Amino acid sequence: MTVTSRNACVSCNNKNCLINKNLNSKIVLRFTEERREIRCKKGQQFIMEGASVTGLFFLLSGKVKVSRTGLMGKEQIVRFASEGEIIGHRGFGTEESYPISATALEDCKLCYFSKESLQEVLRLEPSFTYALMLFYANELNKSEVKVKSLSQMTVRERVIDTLLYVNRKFGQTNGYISVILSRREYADYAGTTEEQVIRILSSLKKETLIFTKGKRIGLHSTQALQREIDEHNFYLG
DNA sequence: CCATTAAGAGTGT
DNA sequence: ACACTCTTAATGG
Repeated sequence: MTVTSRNACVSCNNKNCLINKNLNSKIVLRFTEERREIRCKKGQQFIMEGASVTGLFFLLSGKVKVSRTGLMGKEQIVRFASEGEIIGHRGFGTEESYPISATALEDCKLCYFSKESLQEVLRLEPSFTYALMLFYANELNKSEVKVKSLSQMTVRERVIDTLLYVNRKFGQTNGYISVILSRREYADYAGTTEEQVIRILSSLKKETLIFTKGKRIGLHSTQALQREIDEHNFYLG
């Protein structure tokens, strides 16, 4: 990991970034001078579960998986992150160690802010604090929806749900989902096993709902896939 | 560039 | 879940 120090927030065009949206504030602007840029290679883990919290990351470019060690050491992928997203935010508040690990799925650039400087700006700038609070509320909602999907959906539905989620998050290039994940990683997100994912993907392929090429997966009809999950939601109310 | 090897996909039991 | 084959990606000369 190489670390450089430079304030590039003013010239940064990442509109998804919470800091970028609040640069009109003088306090936030001064805070951005505390930024450290970190480069991270594919496969590298930059947050380790259980490590003490030193700060928080904003993803400038690249893709990241956020995971947690579940029961019996099985990896559970909590979410994926793309450009502009906050990583490591759950370590704030009363926690003193990160509850999750974060690993680069491809080469990444990360913006890092220390816990101290972040806490200062949160105390001084209510509009920024409010924006972060909205973000937290939204994250909580998403995690509740995920609990529901894990507990009430069938394995097949969870795999479809995972495909749609990853597709929504990263989009497509040449018809294929724009991120390369192993079947194992799909399984770790869907809360199932690699074999189950492989089998369900081959059924979906036979039903011409998806197509694959190596690790790449393309969706023929997101509507048709979505429909299968919607029916489920209908019966649940 | 090609050959060897390692990693991951896919299938049957 | 395990064992196996086949395919693709990574490595090194």
